[in-house]
This record gives sequence, C-alpha cells and structure tokens, in this order.
Amino acid sequence: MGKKGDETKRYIKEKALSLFAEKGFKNVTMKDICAETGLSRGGLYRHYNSTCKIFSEIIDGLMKAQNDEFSEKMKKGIAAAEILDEILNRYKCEMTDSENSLSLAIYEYYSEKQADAENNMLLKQYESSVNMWQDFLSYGIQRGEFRNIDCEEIIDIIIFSYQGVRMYSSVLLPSEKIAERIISHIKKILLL
Amino acid sequence: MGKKGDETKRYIKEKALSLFAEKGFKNVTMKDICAETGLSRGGLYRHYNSTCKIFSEIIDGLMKAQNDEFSEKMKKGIAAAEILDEILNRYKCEMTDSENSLSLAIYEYYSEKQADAENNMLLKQYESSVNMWQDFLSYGIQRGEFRNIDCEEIIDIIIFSYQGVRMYSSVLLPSEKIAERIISHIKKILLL
Amino acid sequence: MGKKGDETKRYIKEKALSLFAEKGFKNVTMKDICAETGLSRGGLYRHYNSTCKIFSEIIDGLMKAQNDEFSEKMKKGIAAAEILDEILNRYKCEMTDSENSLSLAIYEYYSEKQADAENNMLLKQYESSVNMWQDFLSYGIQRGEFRNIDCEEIIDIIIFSYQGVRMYSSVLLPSEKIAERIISHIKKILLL
Amino acid sequence: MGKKGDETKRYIKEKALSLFAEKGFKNVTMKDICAETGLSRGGLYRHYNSTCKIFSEIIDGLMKAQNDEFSEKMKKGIAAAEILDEILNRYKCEMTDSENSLSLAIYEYYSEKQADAENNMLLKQYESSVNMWQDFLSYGIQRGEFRNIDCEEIIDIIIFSYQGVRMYSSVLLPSEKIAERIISHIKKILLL
DNA sequence: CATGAATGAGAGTTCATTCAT
DNA sequence: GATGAATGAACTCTCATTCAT
Repeated sequence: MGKKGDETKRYIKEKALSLFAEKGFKNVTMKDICAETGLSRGGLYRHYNSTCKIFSEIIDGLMKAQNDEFSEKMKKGIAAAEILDEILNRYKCEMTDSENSLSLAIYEYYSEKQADAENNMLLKQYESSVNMWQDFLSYGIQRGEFRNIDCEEIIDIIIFSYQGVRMYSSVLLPSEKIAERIISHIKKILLL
Repeated sequence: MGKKGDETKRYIKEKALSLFAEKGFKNVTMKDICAETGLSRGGLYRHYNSTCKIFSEIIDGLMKAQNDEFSEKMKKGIAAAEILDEILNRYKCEMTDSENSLSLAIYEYYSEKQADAENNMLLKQYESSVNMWQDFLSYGIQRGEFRNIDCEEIIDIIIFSYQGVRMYSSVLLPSEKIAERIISHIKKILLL
Repeated sequence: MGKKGDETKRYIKEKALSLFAEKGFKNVTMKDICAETGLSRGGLYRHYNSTCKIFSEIIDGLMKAQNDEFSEKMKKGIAAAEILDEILNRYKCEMTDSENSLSLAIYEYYSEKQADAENNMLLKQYESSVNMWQDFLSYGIQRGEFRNIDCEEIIDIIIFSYQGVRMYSSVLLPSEKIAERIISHIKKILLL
Repeated sequence: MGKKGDETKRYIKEKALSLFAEKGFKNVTMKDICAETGLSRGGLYRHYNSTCKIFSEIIDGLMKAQNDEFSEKMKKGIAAAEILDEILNRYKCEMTDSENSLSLAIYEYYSEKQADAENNMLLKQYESSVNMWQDFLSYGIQRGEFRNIDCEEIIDIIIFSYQGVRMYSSVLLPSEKIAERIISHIKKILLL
C-alpha cells in the first residue's frame, strides 16, 4: 500500500519532470521545484535533498518502464514489418515532441557525474537498445522480411540519428520533416 | 594592426573554449574564466561582461572558420570518393574527441536563449551543412561515383547520426567502434 | 496575530531608519543593514530585496503615522495659540535634531526615482501639510486669534523654511538659534 | 596665460557640473565623468583623482563668483526696493531652475564630509549671506523704504525658505507658484 | 510531516585607482 | 599629457541547506 510520503514523492517527480524537460538539468533549482509543487523548502527537503536525487529517480523510473516492447510481439509471430512500423511511429513522435524530451537534461546530468562505466545508465540504455534491435533484426532477417545486412552498423545509425534529432528538436522547433526522412531511410535500408 | 585588447580577447576565448568543452555552458562562470586566464575580475569584465558574450563570439568564430571545405576540392576536380574519405576522417576524429567537443555547451546555450528562427545559429549551421552536402552529393553522382539516391534523406542521416554520437561521446567515453560503424554505413550507402 | 516574519520586518525597519538618518539613502547598503541588524545576507533578503523597498516602507509608515494632529484639538475647541505653540515646539525639536532627520535620505531617494506626480510621496506630503495648515489657520482666524492674512503665502513660508533648516542642520551642527528665529517669525505673523 | 591643462580642467568641471546637477553628488562616478567628457580613465585622473576634488573645485568657483551684488548698487544709491526686486527675481529663477541646481549634490557632499566648522563652505556661505542681507536691510531701513523689523529673523526666513524650495524643486517639478508666494511674502514683510 | 526563517557560500557586476605604453 | 588594460575591493543577489516551531 502506498504511503502518504510515496504519494508526495510521486507528485514531486511528476512536477520536476516537466521542469527538467523545459529547462534542462542545471537550470532547475530546488527553489524552482518548491514553486512548481507548492511545497515549502523544508517540505521538499524532507523527501529529497537535491535535484540530483530527484532526477536520478525519474530516470530510473523511465528506464524500468522502457521494457522490451518487441519481444512479446515477436513471440506472437507478428510480421517484422508491422512491428517496425509501430516502433518507428513511436520514434517519430518522440523526435518531434520537444515538450517532454529529457534529452538535454540527461546529457547535462551525466556530463556532471563523471560516470564510470559501472553505474552509467546511459551506457546501459545504449547496450539494452542494441540488444533489443539485434534480436529484432535477426527476427526480421530469419523471416525473410529484412535484408541480410550488417546489424551493428544499422543499429548505431538508428540509435544515434534518433538521439541526434531529439537533441536538435529539444532546442529548436520540432522538426517533423527531418523525423520523416530519418524514418524513411531506416525503412529503406531494412526492408526488402 | 591588432591592438592589445584584441589579443587579450583572443586569449580569453581560447581559454574559455577549453572550459566550455570540459564543463558545458552553464557550469562555466566568469570566475572560472578569470582563474583559467589569470585575469582579475575587472580585467575580464573590461573585455566581456558575460559568459554568453564570450560563448557567442566563440561560436561565431567557429561558424566562420567552417567554410565550405568541399567546394575548393570540387573545383579542382578531385575524386568524390577521395573527398568523402577526407571529410569522414575528420568526422571520425570529432566523434571520438570528447575533450574538444562543444556539443553539450552549444545545446545548453541555445536551450537558454529561446532563440527565434531569425538569429538562431544552430538552425543556420544545419542549413549550411545541408547545402554543403547537397552540392557534394550532386558532384559525386554526376561523376558517377555515388549512387543516385535521395539526397535529403541521406544528408539528415549523416548530420544527425554524427551529432548523436558527438553528444554521446561527450558524456561517456569516446567510442571509436561506434564512429567507425557510422562512417562505414555512410560510405556503403553513398559509394557505388 | 503578528507572525515572526512581521516582527523581523519591523525590527529591520527600525534599524535601517537609524542608518538612513545617519548616512542618507545612497550610502546605506544591504550589507550595512545586515551588520546593523545582525541578520545574514540571505536572512535579510528573505524579507526585503533592496534598500528601496525598506526605505519606501519606512516612509509609508511615517506618512501614515503623521495624521492630522490639529484636527482633534480643534474639535475640542482648544485655543489656536495654544495649538500653535505645541506644533511649533515640535517643529523646533525636529529642526535641531539632525540625528533622526531623514531629510537628506528622502531627497536622495526621490531624486533617483524620477517619480511622476502620481505616486510621489513627497508631493502628497506637501499637499497634505498644506491642507492641514489651511484648516488650522482658518480656525485661528475665525476665533479671532490669528491675523486675517494670505494663508497660501504664509503656509509655504512655514513649510519651506522648516524644510530648509532641517536640511541645513542635517549637514551642519544643529542650529537652535536659527530654529528659534524661524519660530518667532511665524508667531509674529500669525498672532494678533 | 591659461595652459592646456587649465583649459581641460575647466572643461571637466563644466561637464561634471551638469552631471552633479542632474544626479546629485553620490551618484556621479569618475566613469560617468569620463563618458561625459570623452576623456579616458587615465586622462581624467591626470587632472583630478576623485569626484570630491572636482566637486569642491566647482563649489569654490561658485562661491568666489558669488560676490556681494548689493554693495555696488548701494554705493550708487539705487533705491532699496529696486535692488530687492532684482535680487528676488534672481531668487525666483533659481528656485524654479531644477536643471542647474546643485542643492542636492551640495547637501550630499557635505553630509559625507563631517565637516568641521573651520573649512565648512556651507557655513561660510550662510554667514556671508547673512552679512550681505544685514547690510542691505540696514540700507533699506535707513532710506525709509523698509520696515524697521528684526533683521535676523527675516533674514533666516529668506535664506531657508529659499533653500527649502530649491531642494524641493530639485527633486520634483519646478514650482513657480510656490516661488512666487515666497517672494511675495518677503516683499510684504520688508516694504513699507 | 510541514513551514518558513535564517545561514553562508559564491556568482555577477561595478568602480576607483594604478600603470605600462 | 593621454590611452586603455588591469587590479582588487565592495556590493547586489541567489541558492542549497539547516533548524526551530
């Protein structure tokens, strides 16, 4: 059963998330979060004693939420092309949704941390993404839907061009055209 | 004749550049720059009154320096494949050189500015890169060295996967493997 | 019930008042007020974010305090000469009490503000003083105690010679002789 | 013969005077004077090393300029009423000319100096004014033009109401009506 | 748990003042 | 004499953080 404290923590994280998305990591102060949540100084500090703490909990939550969305569908034997469509659609949304993008905040956060390889979420996320795509590309190739290509290469292209656009649109206006071209290219390369 | 003040300004920018590359934009204070340059508070303020000013002058300088490196070679009629090799080699260096990457600083800077499309350097840089590549790809296609492909798509892929990796390596360890795969993919797509 | 914060504000104003009287407006810094009150930088800023704010609250307070001291006595039908004596006695004290005179500070403050006629306390104070004296002089004239003179003229003479001496004694040594002569002249002109 | 340096000094004082009249004493910095005169830092310092020095020279100059304007006319035997008219006309101008009034600056300057009686210009000026008026009033009384009144009283009234109005109008808008009433009162009291 | 008063460190900024050229 | 680069002190202001209530 969720206690009162947990409820408040969840509420703080929700409000803080929108601040981080809007202003990046470094520009958000504990004071900002007080104002956004309506909590007093001391009230906020009872739950979290730094923006780092709040941010890392938010990131942890997002990481956990991001489970392998392919695997279940692959088990069901859904067509690779269809799964690809779905995932690329989601990518497109995320590439143009600058409102909710934590990209900048994440990079700021990790650039401060001097993170060693052990506990670096960013690295883990990269590796996990690679694995996910690896499995999925094999699946598509085995089914004869995808070209028999160099997976490592294309996976890096997918991941980093996606990241590049997210950064870009988090700072400028969202760029639908660009997102569409990225998506289109990926499809051309993968699909027979 | 260059005056003393200009010399000092150049020196300040040089020192500040390394700080921005190391710590991003927001984490660099005027005090840091004082320490790095050995100038006193007032001495620094005589030349620049904010980190923004220094940063934007640095960026302006870089933009100007980054003139069209292809055009001259194309005029000389050098082989497209050879030019491509050169530019991709440089890209590779930059993708793995996290020390001197201003990527994070640039994104932080522009995220603070709420820059309108008019005076946004980032947008201009993107457009200028697109034009450069456009010309170059046409050149390679006309010479029969490059595939006759959808230029807009492949250009966005090049630009944003490059940007994505630069961001990534500014936060993690330099990732040579990844850079090589990106380069390799670009070549495969372009070259006949 | 007065909260802790209000108490502190009152205390700050009290201490600041003595500083303003001693050093004028511009020479008093937030740091000075910290030292005088024993508050820390941040502690002071929690309540006031500038000397202007503190000063204007002090002035507001004084203005409110300075309500019509004549009116009550006039209602009671006390002799005009007696009331005049009282008020001129107070004037004399104020003219020679350079320690507690805010004159210089007030002029400094308003000279910085470029105050428009709308929200200019100085103008309001002048007008209020004029009204007060107007009523009082009429009262004395009706009772047959004062000469039937041109009120506007004599009121300006009273107000500005008083102000002139206050300024003068805030800069030099208190000048009792002068104050007495001013007082004496006013009486001669008013009393039959 | 005036040297180059003296010429520059005169120029500096002229420009500084307008600054002091506009902003009072404390708000004028050496930097302001550099900007106003177009001189460089070092250039200004060659002549004056502080605003105090400049200001005190300006004041000295004004004091010297202000010689006894009555005495000559009294020698010539001009009617006291006529002389009075002239001097009061000048007073009226000065009371409403906030542009060129150094009143505030003077009070600020002397309030910082803790001036002892010896070298206090303000005190000397007061005494000199008193003497001047004393002589003049005697002259008018002897000629049978002025009432035989208590000179000390009326002189203080003249001097301080004049000073009071100057202060007032240096901060607010010039107040012609007030000046006229002050003048009118003085005349009524003096003239038979 | 929550409030908001208070602390103190540190950033930004401005100037009087000095000094090499 | 004049210039403008450089210094260092002082001030304003903002926060993370603590703590009595």
